[in-house]
Amino acid sequence: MNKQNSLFEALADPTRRTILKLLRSAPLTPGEMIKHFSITKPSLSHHLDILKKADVVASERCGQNIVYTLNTTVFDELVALVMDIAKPPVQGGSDVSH
Amino acid sequence: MNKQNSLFEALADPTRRTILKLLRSAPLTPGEMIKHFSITKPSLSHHLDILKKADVVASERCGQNIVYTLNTTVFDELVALVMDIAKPPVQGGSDVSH
DNA sequence: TAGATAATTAGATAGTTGTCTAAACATTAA
DNA sequence: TTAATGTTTAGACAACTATCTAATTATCTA
Repeated sequence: MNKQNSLFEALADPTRRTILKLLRSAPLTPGEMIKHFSITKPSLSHHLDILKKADVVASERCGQNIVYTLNTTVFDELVALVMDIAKPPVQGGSDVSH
Repeated sequence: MNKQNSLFEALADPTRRTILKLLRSAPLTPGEMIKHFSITKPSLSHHLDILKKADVVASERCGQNIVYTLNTTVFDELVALVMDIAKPPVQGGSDVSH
């Protein structure tokens, strides 16, 4: 799947957006995150996997725990993508991507 | 569905993002849009319905045609939403929305 | 009023997604 | 090495999504 698509799809789920909001403050382990949700750990793991594949978060094992961190450059990317959709097309240029 | 969700979900599909890019230039009818896709008219109609329900586009009948226009304020909204996810939380404040 | 054109709605279907339970894997500590 | 803890993987399933064909609605024009 192309990058643009995986990013928008990663953002399309409210659980995943909440994960990002949690990670704004500090890196967290799934065990810490799960307290904020009423889903099972495997479900959380699944969402983290999607965020990871979209390059929105990164993970690193730290002993028994796995620490997830927010890839903050993703927001620059997102703003760029939004602007790309929003920007008026160049006169005479055919810049609609299919 | 909440507004935030419907907006992100509207953007999560590449066909719908292309529709928005087409509408940047000028209002269009489904009959004009369909030339840019290899899907059927009912499928396009379905995507337009989703964009409409997310308040991303508006439509108005014009004789035999229905003209779709881009609701440009949606981009301000989107940037605001992205910033909302991106912004560092207020110190001491619990602003994670579930 | 017919017939033609533009678009949507209805209904069906294959593929995808989010969720679960159960099992497996990785690390730490007794 | 065995037990406990933290996390992921595997497999199943209900709900949702994008798509299609066929039928319907709305408008225009001869």
